Amino acid sequence: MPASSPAAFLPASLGVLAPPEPHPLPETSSSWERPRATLFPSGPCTSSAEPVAQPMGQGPKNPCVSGVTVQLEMKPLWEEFNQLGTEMIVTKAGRKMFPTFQVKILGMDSLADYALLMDFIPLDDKRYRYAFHSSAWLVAGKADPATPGRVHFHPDSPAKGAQWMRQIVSFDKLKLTNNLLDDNGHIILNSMHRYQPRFHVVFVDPRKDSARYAQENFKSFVFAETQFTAVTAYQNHRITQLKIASNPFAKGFRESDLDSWPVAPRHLLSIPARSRSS
Amino acid sequence: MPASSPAAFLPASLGVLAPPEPHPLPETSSSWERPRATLFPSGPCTSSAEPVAQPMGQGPKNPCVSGVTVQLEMKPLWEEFNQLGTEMIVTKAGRKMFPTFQVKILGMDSLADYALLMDFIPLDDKRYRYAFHSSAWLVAGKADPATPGRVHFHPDSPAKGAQWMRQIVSFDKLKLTNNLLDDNGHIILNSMHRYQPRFHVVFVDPRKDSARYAQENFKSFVFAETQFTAVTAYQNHRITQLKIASNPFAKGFRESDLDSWPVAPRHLLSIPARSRSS
DNA sequence: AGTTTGTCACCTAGGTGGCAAAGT
DNA sequence: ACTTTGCCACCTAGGTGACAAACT
Repeated sequence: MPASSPAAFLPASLGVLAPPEPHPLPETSSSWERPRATLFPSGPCTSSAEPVAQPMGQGPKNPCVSGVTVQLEMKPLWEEFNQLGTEMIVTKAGRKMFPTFQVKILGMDSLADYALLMDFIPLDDKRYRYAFHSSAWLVAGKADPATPGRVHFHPDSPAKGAQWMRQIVSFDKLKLTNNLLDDNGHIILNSMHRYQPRFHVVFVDPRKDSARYAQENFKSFVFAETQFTAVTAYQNHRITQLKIASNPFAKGFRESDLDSWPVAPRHLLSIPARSRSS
Repeated sequence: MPASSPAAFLPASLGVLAPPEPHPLPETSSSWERPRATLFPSGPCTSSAEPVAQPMGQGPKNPCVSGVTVQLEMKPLWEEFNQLGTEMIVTKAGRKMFPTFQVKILGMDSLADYALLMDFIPLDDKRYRYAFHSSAWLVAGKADPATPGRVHFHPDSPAKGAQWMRQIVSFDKLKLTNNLLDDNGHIILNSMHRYQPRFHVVFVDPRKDSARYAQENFKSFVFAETQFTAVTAYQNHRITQLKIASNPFAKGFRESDLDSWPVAPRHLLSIPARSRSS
């Protein structure tokens, strides 16, 4: 199943997932849009306890989800970023997150079906800008109109609990975009705004009237250390350096430790022109 | 779900898939081994009719599978290879097939669950060798002991009929190996032997005693134009040339049409030595 | 002035057949 | 004599931040 495709196997189980919105969502109608119902309890995002994440305060749960616990992978790396103020690039085509959101899951019913998904909620209703001279984020006004509230289903959804618990679950297909008209099912965010990723475990209820139990059949998890500011270009140079140091795909930008070679900027060392075909 | 992992969702539904074996399988016990039961009708592989594949002669079927039909994609390419005598490389690490086995599926129940899988049966009990002077395959004796009869589940299995029918189903994760001790769930074949790929559609029966209906819940398809000889190195030079001409990953071996440049063998034109790190 | 976009060099990751060497 | 193996150059495919130009 492709990521973020309409979840035919989840009959309206997710209407309950709509987050507290600082202001109303714009009206759109893509198939990735999140339903508007706001039955979910509002309030600030709970920080996770150690070493296992704490679910958000929620009502009575189906035994298939009530015992589920989740551990964030690469937690030390996330904390290192969070300490500097994590930034995530958003592009028109969609950009992967780094670090990738990955979790280890415990306590599922091995034989039951679950869908796993993520969404992103605004951490506040502010717009920010970065003051380079003071190396600090400043409030730059009220938030821009909220983006369409999409969700990203893990592409392996639905699958048995045994399958999800077998190994680390990685949301490495998830991409972030600032394109409000995005057609690829990517998560749409406002640049220069702060967000909190959320992780949801949904029990796929085999009962005919499963929609009635939607509220009881899912459990949500929030890791405060994964919050970030969406940007179109990195603002904090220390974030850039940590990305380069820790992301294998950015290895090309690493200096060979103390060696000051190459001396000239890389673009002056290589062939400058390239024929523009088609 | 990873390719070829044990199909927990298919309670013994596949014991019926064991093919007619020219001689007994060696006793092994990998989790990818195919059960030995040979309830399946024996006989030569049926050639497919046009334009939709013909299933193998089988007994009464569950309505969920009885109406399923399958079209082979890239049929002209398969036929071009088959005319020359298709060869598929097998390696210790596992090699993808080219062309890739891809099908378009019709007639599933949109709301029912299906698993799709492939296996490979010996076309005869012979071993072959290639006579370069006459450019022909010759019988070189009786077949080597049969390899463990593994199956390859399409990694998206199980999924709804609607999902499978939405677009072309591609078995591009399937790999062939000649390593009898393979640990990666790849399909094990004997080099210099001829094989016939088979494609199976299995309805995932929700009934508790689904094992009793296994025989009725699947439908198998054979495309004669996809048969091939397993090899560790290409024998027929025309097969090599057709692979190079049609596989994008072999583009590096294409000559620029009539241009005779480069004049020297490529390994003489490039830097000969390479530092062997670690 | 601040933010966004498009292009680029430079990586990771992995699929090709060629080829020399090893194996049988 | 025939077959297999391991390594290699050369691709495809796509994920990085840098940077100049464009946008607002």
